[in-house]
Amino acid sequence: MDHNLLLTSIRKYVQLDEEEENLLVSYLHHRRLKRRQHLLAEGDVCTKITFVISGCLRSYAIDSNGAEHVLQFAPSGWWIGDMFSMLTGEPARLNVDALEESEVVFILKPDFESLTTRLPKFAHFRRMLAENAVGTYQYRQIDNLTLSAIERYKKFCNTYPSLIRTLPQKQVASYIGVTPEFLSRMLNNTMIN
Amino acid sequence: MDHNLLLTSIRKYVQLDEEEENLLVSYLHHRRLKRRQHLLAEGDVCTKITFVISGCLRSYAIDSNGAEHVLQFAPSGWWIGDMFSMLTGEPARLNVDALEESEVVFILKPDFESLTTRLPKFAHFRRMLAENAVGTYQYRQIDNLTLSAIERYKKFCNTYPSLIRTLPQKQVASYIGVTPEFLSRMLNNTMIN
DNA sequence: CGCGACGTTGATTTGCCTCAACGATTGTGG
DNA sequence: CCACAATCGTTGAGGCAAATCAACGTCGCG
Repeated sequence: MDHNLLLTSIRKYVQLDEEEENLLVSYLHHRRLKRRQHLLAEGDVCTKITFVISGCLRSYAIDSNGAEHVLQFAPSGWWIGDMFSMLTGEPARLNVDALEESEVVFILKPDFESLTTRLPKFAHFRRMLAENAVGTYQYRQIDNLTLSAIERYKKFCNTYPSLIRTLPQKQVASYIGVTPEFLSRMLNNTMIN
Repeated sequence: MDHNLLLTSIRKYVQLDEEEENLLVSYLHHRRLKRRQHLLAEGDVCTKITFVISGCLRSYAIDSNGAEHVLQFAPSGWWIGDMFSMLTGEPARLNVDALEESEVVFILKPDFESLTTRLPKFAHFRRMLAENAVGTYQYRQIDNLTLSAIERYKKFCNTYPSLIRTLPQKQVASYIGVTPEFLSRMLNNTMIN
């Protein structure tokens, strides 16, 4: 099976022995997604946490005009889900879907919880993941408050160079919080420097 | 001493026995802050995590024009710090200071780590705190992408009703990402509804 | 009292959006 | 294999939300 990416990803934080890794793997569900296929829809309760093996997913929300706004991209090796919904059991505000043909594994919430209580090392891993995410979201929030659209775009390019080559401009525009038209203009006019 | 607020706050998540609580308390540092006094300055490494007993702190960043942008308010009962800097040891991008006369306790990073390894229940608490924060930041990011300035203000009022009465308008404006002038206009003109 | 922080209001500017049209590319079904 | 639809990036014209700059009144405080 293709759980190697997940296991090596976890090994960067904690060393599970073989038995523990087997327990973890026994909880995994495998799934293929086609382009535009949804893994979570706004209004549903988020009952799983997903790890991307290949392809690329995104989480996004829809505003009152029907426009999509991307919160996060999850290329291979990343986790994705609606954390608030999963913690509280309330309906999700986020949608999660695939931007291209993708392969994911996911763990259902009850299994995730029992893994956490049975394997202290997994609990540790989970904490590291969450605290890292807090740091990242704090800084992203700051970027959005302090940087102009062009600067946000440049920062995105520096932070996720591989995504720039794969993603449609439209999606990047949505992530940095501008319209596709405006990003296009920025790249053609203003970027002469 | 005044560690009761901290202890009751932790008890909402995990039940520490007396010995464990004593260990925790033995790591606490107590400090009073005057208005405008800093607990962390951009460029320094964040070496502690702070819990607010009374008063109100904030974290903020400064943009290239010298303008301040508030990331978070921390009234009594809240935690505050620069998570990314604390995790990585890199210089902080955030400043933390007191908006009014305040009283805080903090735990130094090494003590925080040893508490976490020695008390599994504390590790659990720490994880809950982080995962909650992730959920909150995800939704705040979505709010900033999908809501207009007026809507963000109303949401702030609903979410933090007590802060509205205490904070200068200026600080709220900075938090929701508009200038003080524009917030003032919104409240006087547009708010006729 | 005088100074600094705050809120307000006016005039002007600007960064970004909206709407609309068009060409290029991709994918898809007949 | 071609025709058509869908998606995407681009460009233009016009509009609006929010910023900027500046001036002024008020309040609390050293």
